[in-house]
Amino acid sequence: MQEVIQLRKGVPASANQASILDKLRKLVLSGEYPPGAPLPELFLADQFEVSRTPVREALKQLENEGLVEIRPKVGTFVRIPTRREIVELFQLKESLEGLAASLLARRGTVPELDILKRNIEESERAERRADAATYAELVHEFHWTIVKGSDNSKLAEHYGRLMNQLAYHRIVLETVERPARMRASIREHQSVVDALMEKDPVGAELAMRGHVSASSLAAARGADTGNAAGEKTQA
Amino acid sequence: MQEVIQLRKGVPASANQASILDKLRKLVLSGEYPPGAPLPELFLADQFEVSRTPVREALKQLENEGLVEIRPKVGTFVRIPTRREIVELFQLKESLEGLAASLLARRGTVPELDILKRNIEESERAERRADAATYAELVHEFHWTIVKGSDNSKLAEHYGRLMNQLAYHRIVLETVERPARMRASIREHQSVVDALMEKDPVGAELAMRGHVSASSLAAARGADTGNAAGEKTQA
DNA sequence: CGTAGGTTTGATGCATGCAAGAAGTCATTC
DNA sequence: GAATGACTTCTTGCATGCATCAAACCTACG
Repeated sequence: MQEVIQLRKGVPASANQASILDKLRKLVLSGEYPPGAPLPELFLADQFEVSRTPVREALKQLENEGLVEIRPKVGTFVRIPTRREIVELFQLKESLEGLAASLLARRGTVPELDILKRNIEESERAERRADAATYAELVHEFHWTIVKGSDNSKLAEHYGRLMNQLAYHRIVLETVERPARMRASIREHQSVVDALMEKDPVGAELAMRGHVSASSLAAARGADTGNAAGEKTQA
Repeated sequence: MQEVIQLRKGVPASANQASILDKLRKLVLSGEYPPGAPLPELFLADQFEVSRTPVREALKQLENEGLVEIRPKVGTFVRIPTRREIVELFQLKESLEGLAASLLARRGTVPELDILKRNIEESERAERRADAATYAELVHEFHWTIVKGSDNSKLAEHYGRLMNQLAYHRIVLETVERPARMRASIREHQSVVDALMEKDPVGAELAMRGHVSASSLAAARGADTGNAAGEKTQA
C-alpha cells in the first residue's frame, strides 16, 4: 500500500488531480501528516511530481472538507480538531444514521438486510476470537451499509464528509470500542436489524440512535483518559 | 441590484478570492445563471477583472457545494437539480432541524427563545396583512435561529450547505408556502417554541420534524403542479 | 441523403514567473 | 538586558503561456 509509482520524467506521475486529492487525503487521515503539520505546496508538488497548481486545488478541497486549514499568505496545516468538534460530529452522526435506518426500514424488504445479518454473524465470530481489526472493519461496513441502503445520496454525501472528519480519531475510537463495548455493540446492531426486519422506521431510527449514542459516550470516555489524537503537535 | 461595479484597471475589482466565490454563488443562487448555463472560466475572469486562477478556484468550491458541475476538459455548468435530490434534501433538512431543536431544548433557558417568540408575533402580523415577502424572510430566520441556537457549529455548517442546494427552488417553495400553509406553519412554529419553553428535547424534535415534513409535503405538491425550477434549460 | 472521418475550435489542465505578505531573525538603541 | 526596528526568508496569491482534450463542424464518400 502507498507504493510510490515512479514514472519517467515528463509524464505526470499522477493520472489526474482527483488522484492527488485522494493521496493527500489518505496521508492526512492516516496520520502520516499529523494534526498541526505544515503542508507547503512546493514540497507536496515535489512529492507528487507535479506543479503547485493541482496540489493547490487539492488543498483547497481538503480545507473545504474540514481536514486542513489554509491561513492566507502563511501556509496550509493539518487541522487540529477540538474536543468540542468531536462531540458535535457525534451528535450529527447519531442524527444522520438514525435517518438512514429509518429510510432503510421504510424501503421494506431489501437485499441490505441479508448483508447486515451476515455482518452480525461475522462480527460475533471476530469478537469470539478477539480479532479487533476485523471487528472494526465490520462495524464500519455495518454502518455504511445502512447509510448507502437508505437510498439517499445526499445523506450519504454528508455522512461521508462527517466520517472523514471523525476519521482523525480512529485510533482513539477503535481502541476504545474493543474491550467491553464489543458484545453490547453487537446486540445493538442486532436490535437495529430486528427493527428493519419488522419494517419499523421509528423503531429502527431509535435503535440506531441509541447505538450511536452509546458508542459516542464510550468514545468520549476514552478520549478523556487517552489523550485526544495529536493534541498540540505544533508550537 | 446586480450592478456591475467598474473599477480602474490595475486595481483588482474584488478584494480577494472569497469575494469572487460569494459573488459567483449569489449569481447562481439568484438564477442569474440558470441551471444548465455554462460558466466559462475566461468569461467570468473578464467579468470580475481577474485572471482565470481565482475564478477556477471559486468554481471548484461551488462544485464541492453542489451548485455547479465541472465536466473535465469540457466546461463548468450550473447544476440541474433533480426531483429526487429535492426529496433527499428535504429528508435531511427534517433530520437536521429536528436535531437542532432537540439540542436547543437541552440548553434550557436561552436568549433564542425570546427571538423565536418575537418572530412568531411578527409572522402573525405579516400573515394578517398578507405580506408574503416578509413572512418568508421570517420563516427563514426562525429556522436559522434554531439551527444557530443549537450551538453545534458542525450542524450549522452542514445545514448551510444543504440550504444552499435547496435555494435553487426558493421560487417554487416560497410561492407554495403562501396560500394555505401560512397559518398552519405559524401554529407549528408555536408548538416548537412551546416544547422549547418546557425544555423538552424529544417534544421539540418531534414538533420540528413534523413542521419540516409538512412544509416539505406542501412544497412537493407545489413542485408537481408548478414545474420544478429551470427544468431542461440546456439542450 | 446519411454517415464516417478528419479538422477546427474552444475550453480546461497544468507549469511557471512574479509580486506581496507574514513570521522569524538579527542588529541596534535605550 | 529588553524592546524596537529593518531585513531576510519562506510561503502563498495571481497572471499567463502552452499542451491537451472533447465536441462540433465540415467535407468527402458510399
